[in-house]
Amino acid sequence: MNIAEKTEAKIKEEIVRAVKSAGLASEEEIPGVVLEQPKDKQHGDYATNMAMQLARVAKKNPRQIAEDIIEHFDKSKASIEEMEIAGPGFINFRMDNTYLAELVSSILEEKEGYGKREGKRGERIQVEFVSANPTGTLHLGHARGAAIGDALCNIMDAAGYDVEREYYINDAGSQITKLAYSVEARYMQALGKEWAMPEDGYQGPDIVELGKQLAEEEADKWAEASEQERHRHFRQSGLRYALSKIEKDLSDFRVPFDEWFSETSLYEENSIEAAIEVLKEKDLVYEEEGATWFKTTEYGDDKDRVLVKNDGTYTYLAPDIAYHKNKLDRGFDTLINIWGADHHGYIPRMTAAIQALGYGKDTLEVEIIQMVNLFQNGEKVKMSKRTGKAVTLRELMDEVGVDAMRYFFAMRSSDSHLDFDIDLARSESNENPVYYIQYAHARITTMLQQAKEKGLYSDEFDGSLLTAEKEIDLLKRLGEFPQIVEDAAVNRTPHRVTQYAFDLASNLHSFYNAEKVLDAEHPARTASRIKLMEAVKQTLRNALALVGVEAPEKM
RNA sequence: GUCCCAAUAGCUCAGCUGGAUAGAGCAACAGCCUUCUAAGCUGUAGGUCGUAGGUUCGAAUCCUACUUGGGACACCA
Repeated sequence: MNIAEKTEAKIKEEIVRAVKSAGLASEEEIPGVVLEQPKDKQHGDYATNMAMQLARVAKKNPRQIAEDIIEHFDKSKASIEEMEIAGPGFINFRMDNTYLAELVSSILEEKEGYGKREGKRGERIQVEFVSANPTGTLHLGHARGAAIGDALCNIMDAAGYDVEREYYINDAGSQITKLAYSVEARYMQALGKEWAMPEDGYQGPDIVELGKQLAEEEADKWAEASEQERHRHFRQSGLRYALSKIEKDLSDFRVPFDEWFSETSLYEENSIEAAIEVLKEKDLVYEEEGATWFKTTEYGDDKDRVLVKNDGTYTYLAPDIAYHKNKLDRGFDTLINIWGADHHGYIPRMTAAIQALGYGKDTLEVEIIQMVNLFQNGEKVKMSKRTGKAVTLRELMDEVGVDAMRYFFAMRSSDSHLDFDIDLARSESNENPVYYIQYAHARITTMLQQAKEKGLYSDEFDGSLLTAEKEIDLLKRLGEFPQIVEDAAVNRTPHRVTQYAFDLASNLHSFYNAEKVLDAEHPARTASRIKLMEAVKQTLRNALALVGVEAPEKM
């Protein structure tokens, strides 16, 4: 348990004890203790609504109950300096602040570990995200999914979950066949042959490039090969090419995966038939009009869905069910899928599949990522200037940098649309939250360097010297971090961490302007403040790392 | 027509699973550099939380209906 948690646990424990010894309620009647940090400093460091919650049970008015609780509360057991009743029956706690001093040394001991939960939860979570078709390049929608997915994984990992990141490669469908024919055509054209592109083939310049490359490397050896062999070859080269581009984009975007799962492997292992067989055994499959249907309506879907079309081929749903069965067979407790907003209509049928396979409907969680709108010069940019198509991850990365992109894409709740202002993301000013936060980190670095140069640096630390208002604010903010990580993980809300980094930076700048750290006349206080600065620096780094943003030493 | 998401300050958004006088940033206005990075700080102003009901000690938060915006409703992936 970290310090903030310990402190809160002590207070909660003492509240329960006080309620019991005041005879207000029996053990079972006491509701879960709600302890919150009031927004308004006037209301102290913590507050509880216990008295209001007990109003019905104890049949007394809340203020009277609050008085009883305070009377039986042992302040010394929970580092409380003062308690008071406020409003309709809140009990406000003011801490004696000595507990905050411990925080600095504990952060400096834990280093990268500060904010991370000590033990594991023993819960295995798989997060599948991005999973773009390997037929083209990643665009902005994928980029936001990647940024949020990676941040969520980092955060959940820090909060003690066992997290695995997976990319599902759709390498079996008809779009890959289309890709193969497109590569083939470009290859033939590069050899100077007349060869028409397939209808609605992939027209992008990268395929033209690939065709040329293949023609150079392999000369005309495939022009002579059998159609089947040739097709298989171009399918593979096309796939390998598209995938390697995607991998490169993602790794430059600092988004690693543990597993790249191939759809084709499901066919090779007959997993799709096996999955359908499971549904059949449960009598959830029927034939109609030459097609095979899955009774998703049994689980609340609007209509049943087709698994096998009347031409004998699978719909996308069939391999998807097999894929999710495969995931479940691997023993994950929870599957999290991160999907673009345009896929939200598939949630009911996938949830139906999960239940049909014998798992609870909460086993699958789908996080929907809303769309991104780009803005430049105050106007909405829809199309890429270069390609005339949707703006790619690569283009924006080149334009604004990874840090800005990672931060901006994760800074808003994923279920609200994101307006991405290119000018703001590039601007080196206080309006740009990324620069604002990174600047705080760089500022501290400079102070620490100067402290050493001026011989003011020492390992002495005396928390009782940190009493300025801005120092206390800063300390309290530092203490919140583990709880923020926990909340962000449990609620799947990575934007809380970006928000936190911003708030911490804000406290730092505010402190910086109000108090002087390096002061030769007060060496003891200077030394203690330096330690505080190191703790802030560490916490900023840790928070930024969770969302994939670098913390520069100098700017 | 059905379903999902959103609606909070002029703009972009938070609001921690129901709490006190709803918060930030930008924009506006007024200030702060002979001092550790002004890429910063301080202050002022700005609100019928889309509308109407309901649930209860208490609602931006939960429920219902409606309005507006976006998206989804294939034997396409």
